[in-house]
Amino acid sequence: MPRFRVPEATIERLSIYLRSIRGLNETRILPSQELAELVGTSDAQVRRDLSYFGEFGVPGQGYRVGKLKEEISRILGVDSIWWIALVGVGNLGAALLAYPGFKRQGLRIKAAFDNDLSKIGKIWQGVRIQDVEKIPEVLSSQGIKMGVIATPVSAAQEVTDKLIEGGVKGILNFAPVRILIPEGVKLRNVDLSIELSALSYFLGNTGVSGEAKEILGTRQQTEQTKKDRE
Amino acid sequence: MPRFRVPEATIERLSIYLRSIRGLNETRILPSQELAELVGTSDAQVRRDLSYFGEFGVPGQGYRVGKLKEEISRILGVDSIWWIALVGVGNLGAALLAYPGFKRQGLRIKAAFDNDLSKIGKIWQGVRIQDVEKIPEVLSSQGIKMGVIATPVSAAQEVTDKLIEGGVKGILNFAPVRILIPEGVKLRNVDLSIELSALSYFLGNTGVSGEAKEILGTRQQTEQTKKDRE
DNA sequence: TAGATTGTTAATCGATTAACAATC
DNA sequence: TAGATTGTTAATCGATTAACAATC
Repeated sequence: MPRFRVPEATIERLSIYLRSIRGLNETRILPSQELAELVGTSDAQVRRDLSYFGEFGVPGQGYRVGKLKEEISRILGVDSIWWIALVGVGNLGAALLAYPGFKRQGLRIKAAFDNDLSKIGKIWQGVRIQDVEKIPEVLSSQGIKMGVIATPVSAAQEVTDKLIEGGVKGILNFAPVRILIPEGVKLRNVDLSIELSALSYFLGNTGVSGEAKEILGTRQQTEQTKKDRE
Repeated sequence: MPRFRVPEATIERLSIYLRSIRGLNETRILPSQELAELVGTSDAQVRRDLSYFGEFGVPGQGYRVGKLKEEISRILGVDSIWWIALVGVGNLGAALLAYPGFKRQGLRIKAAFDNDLSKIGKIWQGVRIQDVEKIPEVLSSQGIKMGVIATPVSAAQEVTDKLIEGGVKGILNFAPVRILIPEGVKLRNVDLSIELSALSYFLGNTGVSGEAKEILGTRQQTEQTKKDRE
């Protein structure tokens, strides 16, 4: 359990640390400096992030990879299996059903829902698509606590309410709309056009066509320069 | 052009402001307070965000919706059309090709690439899929400056290098791996399993199965309580 | 003018970075 | 022990919030 309030950015980095050391030998001892290089941050940041949760390192040596994997997995809760409900099996939803990255983190889409009669009853990726109306009962009976929303904007709030009725405590929302949730439920949003708009901003107004196109200056920032690779 | 250094979070919020006022009457005058409520932030935050780029409001009144749309679109660069190259037309790539949210922001996938011979030459969503080997030449000749990577991890860096060779200045990466880019190129990453891992953390270790499952405490935070809706 | 809300300055809050004593 | 790196404290940096003079 954390000693102090943990920044959300720390949680995201923990996930990246885990991803980065997955392939390494369990017995290897990795200094914060090396882990930092792998993920593109500083050694101080790595130590600070880990120290929220305990003392995992060996002073003078570094962090044992096996121990690190174990501890981070435990902290994030990905050492156990998470059952997930997916709502909306359109193009994006179907892609999420097939997404191979989830399994590795103990994430399993166990129930899928849609309101399209031509889809209901079909089985995709081993998961049977059910009527959205059944969300509350299916989730309650299966104890599913996490939901993913991949519906159109128009259905997102309604579907959210059903997920919460079914006992969901965490929601990942892909619909580009603000959804409201009661206290005690955690929401994360992924909005693809916000991502691309942000890129658009950093590129300056150099898009094609359109009218007056002032260059907004060169604010491009770089994650890491190619030089660092050498 | 911005007066000071603009936080990345401000850019993301601008995009949300724009999304929120899209349906409103152009002549309506919206106080920062009301816009803040729409998007779930504070009035001070709204004014601060906008003030980086000029004085768009009318003291004593608020912000004219039409003016706001115009200015934010211009700031973000979504008043012109952005041509985008998509690399990797698997499940996720195909979903992105079909994604309806892009068009609204002036984002057009104009070229798609894959290395799968059975896909090359086919047309999906009106876009012909071409060989990844052709990325540099196609992008140069068409002047495409933005790329989306939806390939497996194993291909992500190679494909990045080709995009950059073709003159791309902004990349949205869905592959769950760190990719390296030269200075002057802007990268954003969307990692779906990081999103779900973060949810997992906030839910505490209440996933099913697995061994020792300590509850990490109740750190759940809420975007907005349901009460606010009333 | 009186009332309201902007744009901005100053204060606060929170996260990152630097530095170093403690530790293997 | 000498050398190296952790864990943490203090300093810095940056973003958010509060407050209010300027403005319509």
